[in-house]
Amino acid sequence: MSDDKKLTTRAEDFSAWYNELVLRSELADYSPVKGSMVIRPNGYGIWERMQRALDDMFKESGHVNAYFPLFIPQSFIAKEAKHVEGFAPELAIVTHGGGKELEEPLVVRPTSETIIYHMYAKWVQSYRDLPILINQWANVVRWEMRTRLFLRTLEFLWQEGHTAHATHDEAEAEALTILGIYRKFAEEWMAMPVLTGLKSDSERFAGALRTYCIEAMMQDRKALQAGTSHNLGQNFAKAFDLKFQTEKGEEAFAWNTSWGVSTRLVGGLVMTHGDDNGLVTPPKLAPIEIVIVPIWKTNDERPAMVEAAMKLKAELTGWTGRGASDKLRVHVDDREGIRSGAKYYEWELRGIPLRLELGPKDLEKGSVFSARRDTRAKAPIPRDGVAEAVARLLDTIQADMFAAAKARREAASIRGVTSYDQFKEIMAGDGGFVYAGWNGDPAVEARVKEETKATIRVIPVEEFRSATAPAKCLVTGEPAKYEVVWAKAY
RNA sequence: CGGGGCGUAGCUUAGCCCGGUAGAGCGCCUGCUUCGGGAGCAGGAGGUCGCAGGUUCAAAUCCUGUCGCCCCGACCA
Repeated sequence: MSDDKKLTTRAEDFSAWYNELVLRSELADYSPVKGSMVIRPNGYGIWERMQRALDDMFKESGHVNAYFPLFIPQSFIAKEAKHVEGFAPELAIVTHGGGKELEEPLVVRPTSETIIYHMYAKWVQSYRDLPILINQWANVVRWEMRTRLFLRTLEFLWQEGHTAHATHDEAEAEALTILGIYRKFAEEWMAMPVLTGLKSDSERFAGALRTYCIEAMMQDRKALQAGTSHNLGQNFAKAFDLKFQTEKGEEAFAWNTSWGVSTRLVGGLVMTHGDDNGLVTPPKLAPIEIVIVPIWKTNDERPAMVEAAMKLKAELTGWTGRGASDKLRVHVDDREGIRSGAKYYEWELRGIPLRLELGPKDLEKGSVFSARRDTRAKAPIPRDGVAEAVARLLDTIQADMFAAAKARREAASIRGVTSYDQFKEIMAGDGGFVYAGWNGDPAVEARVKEETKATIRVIPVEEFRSATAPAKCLVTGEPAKYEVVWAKAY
């Protein structure tokens, strides 16, 4: 029972806590290439469930999947002025292939707008060819200077949707539809509350007209951009000659959107829900929802207890109360030679939402003993009707995790800040989401960033705005154009 | 790219100042006893001390160079 078995606590050093948790719960490991990482089965399992949930929502809303190549001609990136400006510094470029220098270097995609709209231009002639609603699951490479497991790595996995529409309004509606999907996913699957709204000009995607985002708060009161949805206007259509003939026979450029979320979400999940004992996974995203630990005192007892555990597992996985395609995900830990206490710690580190203990006493009493990961509350559950009770408990855990995360965010949200001095004090101290007025001037934003490291995370949609709108700009005292949310960000 | 730290067994590290047979804890393997919150005992496997030079009778230790990684900052999903 030495201290090296315990994680560094969040209060001691949040950053060290995060790194230790990711490594020790085997979500990921450092790879031999600086800044890139291996996503291990525990982490990939969560990503797979994220993918499935999102993919279902994309398909339900009329999108289809496709795959575009990893390599993009270097000249493509340069075709949209803002885009090249934004991405040039972080490109990985292939100059040689097959032992020869290439005539034109190939960029390893940092994002796929350019190659995709190049292809769309070939595919679209008429308004009848629109809209195109394509998503792809892919890896991208951005040569970041400072990396962090899941949050920022040289290569990461994501989905990127790219759509083309006949009108601005259609594209705008699409961008907002996706924003809604991202929000729903964050809240209902990740149990992670998010603010939705618009990015300021300086935080906007390189080449976009408008960038919408979902913005989450981590337990250290810093913000995490969890997903973005861009209305690209006609910027890329013009750069790639993506034109079509309208109903009236006129030639027009298409309107595009692009949107993405990445494996960064796994990091967001860790920092939203994790505690000093390790990961806490929301049940809906947990590859294993329930771990059964059979308990025995002597070797004589072992076969009977393992058998009872297997029977319990069969009953749980055979239950169809959640629908035939959504069985309870159950694992039995019947390893010998490891004490049950050690198993508890291990499964808690890994964030399994619910543990069921089954020992001779429980058999006798006709119950199983449950331990929630989120609250660590323990209670017996009657063996009769156990599947339904457990499923209900998992729903409760999912809902409670969301409520707890939301309560944390609200506790760290400060509204009605009108003095810049007070703002600086907050940012120098605990930080948090500060709601305040802004005159809309990028220079003000730049100054605040310089002086406090805080940036405008989001210009929130009405739902998240304060009851009374701030009248004045936090910094200049001029009339406020928007209420914005300031925070330090990952 | 600036600042800081670190490279010794799978992991965490002691030893380095002051050169002289490389040690511990965890983990791993075997056996016995254990088993309702991180087990105990006994035995065992595992190391070109990041790499390359140099100094020396002798280098993990001193010197020079080099590579890598982590953390903090500037830049970013």
